[in-house]
Amino acid sequence: MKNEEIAKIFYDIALFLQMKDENVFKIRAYERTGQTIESLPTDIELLYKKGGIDALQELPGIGRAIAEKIEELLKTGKLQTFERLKKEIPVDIDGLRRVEGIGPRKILFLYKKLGIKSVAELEKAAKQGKISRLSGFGAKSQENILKGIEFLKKTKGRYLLGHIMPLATDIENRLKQLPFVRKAVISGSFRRRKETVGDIDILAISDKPEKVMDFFVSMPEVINVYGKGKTKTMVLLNNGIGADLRVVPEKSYAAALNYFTGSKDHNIALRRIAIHKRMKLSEYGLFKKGKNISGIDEKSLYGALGLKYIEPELRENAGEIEAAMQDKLPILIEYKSLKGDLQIQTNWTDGSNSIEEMAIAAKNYGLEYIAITDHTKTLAMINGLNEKKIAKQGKEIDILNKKLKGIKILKGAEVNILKNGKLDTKDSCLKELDIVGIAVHASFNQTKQEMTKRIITAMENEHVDILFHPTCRLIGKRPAIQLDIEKIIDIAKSTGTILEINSMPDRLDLKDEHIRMAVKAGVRLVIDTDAHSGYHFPFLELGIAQARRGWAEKKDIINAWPLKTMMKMIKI
DNA sequence: GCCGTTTTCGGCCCGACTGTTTTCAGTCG
Repeated sequence: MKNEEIAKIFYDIALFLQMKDENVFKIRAYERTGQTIESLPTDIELLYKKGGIDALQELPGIGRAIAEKIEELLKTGKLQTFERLKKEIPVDIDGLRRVEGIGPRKILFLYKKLGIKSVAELEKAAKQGKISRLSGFGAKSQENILKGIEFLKKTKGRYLLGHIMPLATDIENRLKQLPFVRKAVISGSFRRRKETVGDIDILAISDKPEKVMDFFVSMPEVINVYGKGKTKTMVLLNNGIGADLRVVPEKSYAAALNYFTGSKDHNIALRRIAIHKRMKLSEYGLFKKGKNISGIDEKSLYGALGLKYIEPELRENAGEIEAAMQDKLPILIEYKSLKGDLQIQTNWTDGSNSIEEMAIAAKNYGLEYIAITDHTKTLAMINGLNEKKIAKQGKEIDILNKKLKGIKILKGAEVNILKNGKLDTKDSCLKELDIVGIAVHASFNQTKQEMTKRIITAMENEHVDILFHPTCRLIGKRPAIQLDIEKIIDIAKSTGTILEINSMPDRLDLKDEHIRMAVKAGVRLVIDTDAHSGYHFPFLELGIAQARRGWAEKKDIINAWPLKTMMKMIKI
């Protein structure tokens, strides 16, 4: 069994225990186990094989009882305790929990009172007005449930880029390594690095298309083959996403790649230019008087159309073609070019790793500096830090900075913005920090006017450097807060506040159009991971993709610069 | 359920906010 499968089981047990109103510390013990296993650098199965149950008990937060449960899972593939709980409360926890405002206690209550087991049943009951009649619920709760379900439906069928990227890239690499495949590249919205993708479109060049297709359908992840031909094969992968493979001859490569990368609007605009120049553009090539003049790659294809090469992330027909005509395309911030990360949580609050472990992971990833920005005191549930603890953490950071070479740790915090715009941490404490980030964590439903005023009030604090995940959206889970983003950008400009591009796969916040607005206004940005584990640093690439889709250049991104330069770019 | 120079039991953690209560339960991350 994989670490993440085992971790998921412990997280699920924690949820069941929450339903049953178990002792909160017992619940936390199970949650902590999930977190520990999830962020383990080695295979837990291997650990167990080497050191047995004793090795499991060596792990932090894992004692006799839980170690025995892990052993049972590794030996039998099942856990009796878990199976019993599932049988006792047979509900779709994952689905129901995704409805905003629905947690474990309500799931159990709804199951007991109305027998609700799934989101579909919940929706039906809400529509029939059954929810509002329950004690503890009311008209507003019922309305919020329906709103939450509506929101879920809208995002159904799309997958987070960050979640499918590892598998998609792996398949791409497997195809590339085949001796009879000359080129293989994922196209579609994946190549444009959209936040979510509907399916994986792969383009390959080969003289032996049948062999490529045979390989493709026999991959272990394939659970269904929708269709298989010489040029196109469509399959369903075991994680629920569809994958299409197209094999084209080399001479069509440039045009095919361009066509399958999209976007549709971008392609239509390109075809119009071709027609204007008495050419014809299709997925087979760019033809002038019947002759394919597309060349060997997309650069030559764009060139033949009289355009500078347009990066995939810009291909939305949102001004990029005009810019390419006038040679005014941005020089986009490059992948792997970040020097630091200014939002990181540690095990002082809800992160999995210590400050030192995070610093070493960051260094190994190639960063030169990081800011530790644990949550502040009003997020009590996750042990948010008060002024005293922040000062104490600062001392630990001083010691680590002396000890560690090649990575500089900055002192920071993710300060909670209260409902009225006040910060929950004293100025005298913030003054001592290198990086003060602020963020909204509650009262997401304020009106646009209230919310904008709230955030502006917070931004106007002289110690504040960065507004973290400005719109607070969780893709597919929670809509963005109501915010006058233009006004926020204005205030960012006048106060020198940096706006964040959060790289977490389900956040990606700011989003592309807001980034573009900020860039245009001359407001600086920072690409952070919001890492809660040392494994999260690769998510920075998603943040860079987001920045690129927002037309951001190196000059716009403060952490693309070395520490000294970066510090000059923030408020003093 | 875990942990231990406070060491085998008692602490771990203790706030804001909503929507529903008429004094509080549940969610948030």
